[in-house]
Amino acid sequence: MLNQSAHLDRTFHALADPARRAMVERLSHSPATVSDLARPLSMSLPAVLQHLMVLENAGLVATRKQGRVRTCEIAPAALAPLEAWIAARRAEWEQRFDALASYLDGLQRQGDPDA
Amino acid sequence: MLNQSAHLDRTFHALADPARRAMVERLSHSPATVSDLARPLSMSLPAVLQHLMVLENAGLVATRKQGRVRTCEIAPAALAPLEAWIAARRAEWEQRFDALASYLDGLQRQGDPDA
DNA sequence: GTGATAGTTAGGCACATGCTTAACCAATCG
DNA sequence: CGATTGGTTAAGCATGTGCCTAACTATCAC
Repeated sequence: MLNQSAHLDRTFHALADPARRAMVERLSHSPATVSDLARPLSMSLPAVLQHLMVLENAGLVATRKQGRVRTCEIAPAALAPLEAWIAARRAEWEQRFDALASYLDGLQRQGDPDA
Repeated sequence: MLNQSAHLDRTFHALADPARRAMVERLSHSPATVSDLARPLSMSLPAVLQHLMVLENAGLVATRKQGRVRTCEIAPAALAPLEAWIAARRAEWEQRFDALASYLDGLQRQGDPDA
């Protein structure tokens, strides 16, 4: 749990690129090799490798090499902190919204005690 | 819904920075002025302005100026597409997991028809 | 062995990002 | 009015990002 912020940095950043999201989408469907990932991407293999490293570094993708083929698989757990962060924000602003609602409700009761 | 990808780019990128996340966290609690946002951030005001523009551009924050004070407020709806994207990925890999499970289940039934 | 295949490393270029300081504008205060 | 406060703009710099090509390594097929 320590240095959570750096992990959020890496994960949000990893997903802030359409090519990397496409790779994650592809891997959500099934594991794939590096060339599989590269084929639909209209960019050189080294570029794909770099994106892959970003994803791996963020913990979003796990890879292992057997023979001369590297197989990539998604690592779903890495998305949990993102969801947790977003959920925490929603909790905060909903709490604020509730507070406003009950404040307005209180005003209304004051102005109209018989309601 | 068109060019959804560019919006995901901007939103993920906006959140991939601790200062910007801190601003969003602050604003999830209550609206604030630019100086309010800057105070805890140990960086110059122009730097804060730039971060604020990134957040505004991603639709995460809305601001309006009255007199010489700019007030910033969070715009919760901008997070929905992120959650939708993450949920879609989970749906995909869970489906894959279910398929694997039923495949293994089928194998087991084949090997042990009386079970 | 030869050659093809899958991936990797190195170097470099163009542009984006994150920050700074200095100068500036505009609303308010006294 | 002049001074202060809150914010904005401009310019510049250091570093990071995303891509490329060229060269290389390691496996596999024959």
